[in-house]
Amino acid sequence: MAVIRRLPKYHRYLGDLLDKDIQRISSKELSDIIGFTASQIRQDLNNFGGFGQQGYGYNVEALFNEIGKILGLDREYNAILIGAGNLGQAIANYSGFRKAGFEIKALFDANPKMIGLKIREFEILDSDDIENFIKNNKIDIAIMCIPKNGAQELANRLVNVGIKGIWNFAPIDLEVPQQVIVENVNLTESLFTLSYLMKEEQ
Amino acid sequence: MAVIRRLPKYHRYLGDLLDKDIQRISSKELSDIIGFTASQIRQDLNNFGGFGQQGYGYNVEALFNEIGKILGLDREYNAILIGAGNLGQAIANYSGFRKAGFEIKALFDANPKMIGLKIREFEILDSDDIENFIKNNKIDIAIMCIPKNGAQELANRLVNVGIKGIWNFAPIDLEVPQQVIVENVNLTESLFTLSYLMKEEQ
DNA sequence: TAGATTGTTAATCGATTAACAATC
DNA sequence: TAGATTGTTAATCGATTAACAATC
Repeated sequence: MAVIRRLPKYHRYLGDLLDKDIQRISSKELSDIIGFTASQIRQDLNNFGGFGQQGYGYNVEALFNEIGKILGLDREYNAILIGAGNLGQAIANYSGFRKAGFEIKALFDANPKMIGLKIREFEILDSDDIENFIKNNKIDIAIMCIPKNGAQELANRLVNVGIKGIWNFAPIDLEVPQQVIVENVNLTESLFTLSYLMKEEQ
Repeated sequence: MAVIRRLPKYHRYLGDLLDKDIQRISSKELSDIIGFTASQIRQDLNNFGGFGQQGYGYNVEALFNEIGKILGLDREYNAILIGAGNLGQAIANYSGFRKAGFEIKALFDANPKMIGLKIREFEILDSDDIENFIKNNKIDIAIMCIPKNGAQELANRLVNVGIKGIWNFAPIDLEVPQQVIVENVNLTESLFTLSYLMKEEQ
């Protein structure tokens, strides 16, 4: 799991190198820019395959693509976003996710004042229609940008119609069957960690 | 560091227990709701002090307060937020941070179209004025909600006027002197991890 | 007092780093 | 071929779990 959390970072740095037209890189060079030890980089990559070549290093483009595949970025994902507040809109508006293959197909909100409003190309739909939409549109991922209250109930509904993954921004640990993947983004926990580390500095 | 990342979660669960007027809890009971082993909970807490009592367990309120202190939540922090787009506005509008002692004192943006607009109680200020504002308002934390481009330059400016902590939402690893604390929130890395784990399930 | 539960030590497990033979 | 650098094994380090004496 520690390795997995590093994979997106490898992917990002390799993408940067690709943008700079750099074609090969050694674990030592990558270590200098990414900050992990060269040994760890070689170990990490070798968990998934022998992508390098002795005496040469790694081909940047090939490695970028391999890591993309490992991360599951070689396919497209259909997503819906529930909770069209500021945070939800920020995520819906961010073009980077679509470029990476994650397409938000609809926005939902429970607030009658929000329903019908247009955000980018999307009209905000009624949360009551989530189940039907998921069934009819092959939705893989639900992005939950709602408050803590009601989050577990919503998760239950999503699970019931066969959602495979939940990207959860609500500050609660959702209980779902083990085959459903939940990835949490907890901003409060992140901020509190910052606060702890700032204290340590004194 | 592994322990530190768990502290905010202890804090959150203890807050929930407090809301339910639960006064005492054993490591075993906490284990059942939080999902860490009872042994790990006792180890974690003992890193910071003997907060429990044999035969009784832990006093929920006392432990909540102790962990709050450890996290540095027993004081107030002044923050500014740079980049008043959707994400920036979402963070500025979230009342939970203020309740925890993190007060956003001003919003900044580099886009002339944004400058002068009102978000909640705040008028969006010109990014050029960041340095003066930090100096005159005892700002501890800068929240960076800007794109990758320009993020390092902004960080340099913040460091130059003595910022102590940066909560960074830009998808880049900032280089700062070691006494400056950076906490990153990288949404793309989180999403890619979800995608990886969904693939694993197949 | 007896029962419960911590604090803490020891054992285990997993992750990181070091080292180097293999090989391009 | 010689030099460079990987893949991989072994050593180290740190984190988690188990066990139990201390004690409320």
